[in-house]
Order: sequence, then C-alpha cells, then structure tokens
Amino acid sequence: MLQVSRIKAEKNNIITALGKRGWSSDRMAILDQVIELDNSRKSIQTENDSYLSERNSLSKEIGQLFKAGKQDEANEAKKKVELLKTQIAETEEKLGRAVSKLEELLLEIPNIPHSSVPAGQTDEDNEVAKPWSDALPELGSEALPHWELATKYNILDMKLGVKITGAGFPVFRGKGSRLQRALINFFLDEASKAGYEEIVPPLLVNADSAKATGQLPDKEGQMYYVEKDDLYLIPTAEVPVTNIYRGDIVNVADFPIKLTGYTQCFRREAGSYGADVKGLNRVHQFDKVEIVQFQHPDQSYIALEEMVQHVEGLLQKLELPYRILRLCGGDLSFASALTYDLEVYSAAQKRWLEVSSVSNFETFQSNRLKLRYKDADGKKQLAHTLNGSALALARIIAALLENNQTEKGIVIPEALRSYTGFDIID
RNA sequence: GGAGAAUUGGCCGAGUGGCUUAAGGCGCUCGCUUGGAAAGCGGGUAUACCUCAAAAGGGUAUCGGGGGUUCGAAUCCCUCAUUCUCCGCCA
Repeated sequence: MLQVSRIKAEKNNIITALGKRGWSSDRMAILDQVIELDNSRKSIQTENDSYLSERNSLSKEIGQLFKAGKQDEANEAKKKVELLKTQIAETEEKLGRAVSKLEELLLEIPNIPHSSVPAGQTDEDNEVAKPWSDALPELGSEALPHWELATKYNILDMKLGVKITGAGFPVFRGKGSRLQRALINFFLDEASKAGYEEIVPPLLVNADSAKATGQLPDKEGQMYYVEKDDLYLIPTAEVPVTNIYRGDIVNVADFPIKLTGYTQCFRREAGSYGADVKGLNRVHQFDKVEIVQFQHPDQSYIALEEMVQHVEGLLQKLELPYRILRLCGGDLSFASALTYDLEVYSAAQKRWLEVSSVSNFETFQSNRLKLRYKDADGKKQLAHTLNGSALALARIIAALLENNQTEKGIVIPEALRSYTGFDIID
C-alpha cells in the first residue's frame, strides 16, 4: 500500500511509473480521488476533534458543578453535551466512511516499479538480465518428462495423491521422498551459512497477517481457508515470517534482519489445468525454503542483488542451467517494485521453469505491516522488505529428474549426495 | 471441551465513575556532582492522527480487541481473544 503523503508529493512520478504497468490514463484518476478524499478526511477529523474536545471540557465542568452543588447549571451543561453527541455521532460516521473508502482506493494501487523495470505487458516482455551462456543440455529422443520418470522409478505418485486428497497433491516415496528432504536441508544450511536466521513458523495464519503481506484482499481465492477458526493456510512462508515484525519499531543497528524458513505451501490455483501444469509444474501443496530480509532503504537494492546471488549459488551447486529475468511492468506482482525471476531449463519438457522469484517491495509491505525504524534524527521511517524463494522444491525436482536422467538412472548432483545418502536413483 | 482467575506504558506495579495530566518503582537517556566510577540529586523517556510553512505549542484517540451504559469509563455491562490454575482429552 502506498502512503498518501507519497501520492501527494510524487504524483507525476507515480503516473509515469504506473504507465509502465500498463495503466491507462483513465485509471490514473484514482490518484486524484485519493488526494481529494484524504483532504476531506482531514477536515472531517479536525471538525470531529473539536467537538470531542468541547465535550471533554464540558463534562469536566459538569463534575465540578455537581460538587459545588450547582445542580441547575450542571443540568444546563448536560443538555449542551446532549446536542454535541448527536453532532459527534454524525461526524464520526462520516469520518469512518472516508477512512474506509480511502483504504479501499489505496488497496487498488499497486507498488511503483523501480526505474530499472522494463516497460511491457506480458511475460514476453521480460528482460533477460543474465542469460545462460553455455549450451543447453540436449537429451536423446528417448528422454522422459519428469512425471514419467517418477513412475518409472516409483519416487512420486500423483494418482495416489488424487485418491488421498485430490488433484495436485503429490505423494513422494522412497528415494523421491529422501531427495525432497535432502533439498530442504541443503537449502536451509546454505541460507544459514549466508547469515539467515532459521524460523519454523505456523502454517496457518489469521486475517491480519494475510492482509499485512498483501494476500488479502488481493488474492483471497488463492488461499485455502478454514472457516471454523477463521484461519488461512499459508501460500508461502513469506506470510508468517514477514509478520514476525508486524507493528514493530526496530533499531537501525538491527539491519539487516535476515530470516529463512522452510514450510509447505498451499495454493488453490483455481481453474488451472492442462499440459503446462502437468506433474510437478504446478501443484496445490509444495515445499519451499524462503529467504526474507528487512532492510534500511539505502541498502535494500544491494540486498536484492545479494539475494539473487544466493539463489544463483544454489542453482550452480545443483548444476542446473538457469537464467535470470528482470520482470517487466506488466508482469510485476502487485506489491513488488523490482522482481528477478530465476528459471531453470527443463531439458525433457524443453522449457524454462520458474523456480524462484526475488523481490524488493520497498515500503509497500511495511506500510501495511507498520514496520518502522528510527532514523538518526529519531524520526520513524518505514523499512524495506524483500523476499525470495531459495528455493521452491517441486520444480527443482522436476528439472533434476529430467536433466540428470541417464541409462543407469537419475544422477544426484555432487552437492546433494551427503544429504541424500545415495548418488543415483535407479 | 468444562470451571475459576487474570490482561494497565519497554518491564514491574497502584488505581472500583470526575482529585488520573495513569501514582510509585525498574530500565534507558541527558545533565549536575567526581581525578574517574558508583552512589546521590535533577530533567527526559509510548503510538497514531489532526492543527501549524517548519519548529515550538495545542487538540483527538488508545489501559488486551470490539461494542454498549453515562454529561463523563482503566474503573460498570456485553462480546471476542489471550494467559494462568484445576478437570477432561491427547501426540
């Protein structure tokens, strides 16, 4: 959520920036609506505060009059307050309406893209920030996609998931299960080495948390919801981990705050079926290690690069061909100012699979979180938040299975062998 | 799940309708004092919003959350949440 003060101060910049996201000039009218509504909100509040102030001083007077035994004067004053109360009820209702309408409008405005974000509408327009310079792996014609390899080696059973739960809930078994666990431990160890504190958060969150990181109201249909307890299953560890600092005022000296967490992630992905989402390409439940940083605004873009490098390091150790995309304005998520997607080449499917998305949200999330720090002058400022997948398992496994298939079986990359305890799946 | 008790500032804690501008203490911080330190003494020490060109100052709200009663609520009522004790169930 953008701050109203920023919309007022930087309206023209914001118009340019939203243009990058493909906003038409009609939609830009919302900015003026916000400014106008905020001005009227202020004048209503000023009015209301003066009524409240009057009521408070009259009430005090009444108390003193009663004590002095001046019943008549006291009753006179009571009548005045009686009138004021009607007035207050009216202005308070107006104020409440203005505040909620303002918030409604603000929730419709996405984050301002960073200056380096390329213009463009769709994923076709994303910029390849770092291409894969070597030759892409070529497999023979007998190469199998991961869902067939999974059956061949009995390490993953999608049909069993259908029986137990429904479509999109994979069941890993045997070496597939071990591989899963190995990757989780590998990713967490690497994050710890990079200075991230490990967190095991709750997998269900309340509405306040979901709202603070932007899942509500924007992506309500994306989350599984437990009605009886009014809780949401997390779509990513970002939600509970980022909310650790909701409402906090931290010390500048605490920056950078670096957290990592492994969780299972649950996404309804309503209405998506077809070849693109076959096997592990898109599932309702998957495992992911997430990295999160809270940063001083001056440092956040340095941190973003560092996070991308961390994820690159993981892919290098797993010996997977990857490329890095800088998302264009149209493909950028609602809350993000700058996002790098890391994609891994899946040799059997002959396509790039997104395995990580690393973003700087600047103050967009922290404004909802109310996460602040005190600057050198003791003034409170919003912190910057960043997060990235490091990494999402399902698609990594898909790529590992496909790219590493040989006649003898699926070869486990060197870096993982101490975690898996075996070097081939056969 | 049932019964009872509780929730006050960074922390402890007083406060049963107007004397609260939330006492007192601890912590933190600044100053005085000192050769230096401790002790002592004095000051400061929540958040959001409004007002003000800015600062200073002023106003409003917040005593777990929400709602209500009242001229007036930390205090009374309703409701929800959380914590503790006991019972039940349980990996």
